Amino acid sequence: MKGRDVVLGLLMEKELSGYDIKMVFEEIFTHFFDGSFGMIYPTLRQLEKDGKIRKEVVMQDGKPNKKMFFITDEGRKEFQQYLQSDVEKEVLRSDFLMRMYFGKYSDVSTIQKWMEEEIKRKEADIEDLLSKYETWKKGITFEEEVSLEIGIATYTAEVETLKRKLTQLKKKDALE
Amino acid sequence: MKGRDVVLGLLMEKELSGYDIKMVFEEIFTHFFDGSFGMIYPTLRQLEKDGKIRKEVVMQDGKPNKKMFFITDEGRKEFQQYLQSDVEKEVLRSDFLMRMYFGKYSDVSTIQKWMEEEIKRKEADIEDLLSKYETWKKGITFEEEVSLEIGIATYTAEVETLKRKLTQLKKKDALE
DNA sequence: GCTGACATGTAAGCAGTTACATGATTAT
DNA sequence: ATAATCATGTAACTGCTTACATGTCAGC
Repeated sequence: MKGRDVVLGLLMEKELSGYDIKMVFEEIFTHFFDGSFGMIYPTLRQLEKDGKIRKEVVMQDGKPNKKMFFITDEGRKEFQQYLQSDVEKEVLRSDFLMRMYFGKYSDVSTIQKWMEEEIKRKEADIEDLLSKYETWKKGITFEEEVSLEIGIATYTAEVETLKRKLTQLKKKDALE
Repeated sequence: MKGRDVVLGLLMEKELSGYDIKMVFEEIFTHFFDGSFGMIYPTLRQLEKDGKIRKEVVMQDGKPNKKMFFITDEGRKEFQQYLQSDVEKEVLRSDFLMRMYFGKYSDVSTIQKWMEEEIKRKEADIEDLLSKYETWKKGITFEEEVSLEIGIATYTAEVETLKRKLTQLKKKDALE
């Protein structure tokens, strides 16, 4: 799965501008995908050159003009090909878990601070996903629901584990 | 957190060869970090050039010679600097969750297959983490325990969610 | 006049990956 | 012989990020 596949996938439903795409990345994909403007605009340009999408300039009032991109039949074909490829293994890169692994080179108060920060980050993520769930509840597809519920469940499990371990750490620290 | 920081971190404890480092990446960091030989060897070369590590060639019998790398005081300093930097937000890139989101462009049997495959992958990951837990139990540090338990808890939560949603999907499918 | 949301883009660089290339040694 | 494990490396490429650059329009 590349940025290109995701951009095509979003255009499958309706035409979007580069800016719109960035908004979707931030609102919906935050917990399992990321993409910057520096990736989006060059990708759109390349897709247009390849005949996978076409452009229409739309005048707006009250806002600057935008360039809307529509997927072509060629583009739909490419997206279907992506869906037929093997599912890639998920990639996680966690600085927090790495620091846990290297914990012996830090002191207990630092470890504790990192764990508390991670709990806060993840609790905020859970809040965010729950509010999305509430907002979309009506129109949501089964599969979108799966992606949301997995996010909520895994973050919740992480927070619970962290809170349990934090209590252990504090007990251990008080004894010494 | 870059590959460079992780390599230095591993050398904090004891000297290792490039090959040894790769083995650690595969055995211990699998679920939150990845690094190839193509990253490891150039990184070691650069670290040596920068005076952060030094090399010693070790003859082995029964095996090819290896180049062992030792961290220097300069190197320890750089690693401590990494530990003092802000914890980076974790990055997840999941092709599986993306396909869930784009589920409406696939059929139910494909979605079901993807979910079943993901359950299998994650169950294998859980088994793997549990066996590591058993193997290391005695010598494990508190922080290593945290990183293992988070892995086990989050994967378990994902598998449970997927199984629940899969049951829902099958019921829904049977009704239609 | 300035801030903030909306909007588009480029260029340089980075942190890797992928594919290739080589070779020792042991076990089958 | 030949596969498997151990071992080291390079070169080309890629898919992005970061920083920069520019501009519109609304509301305060």
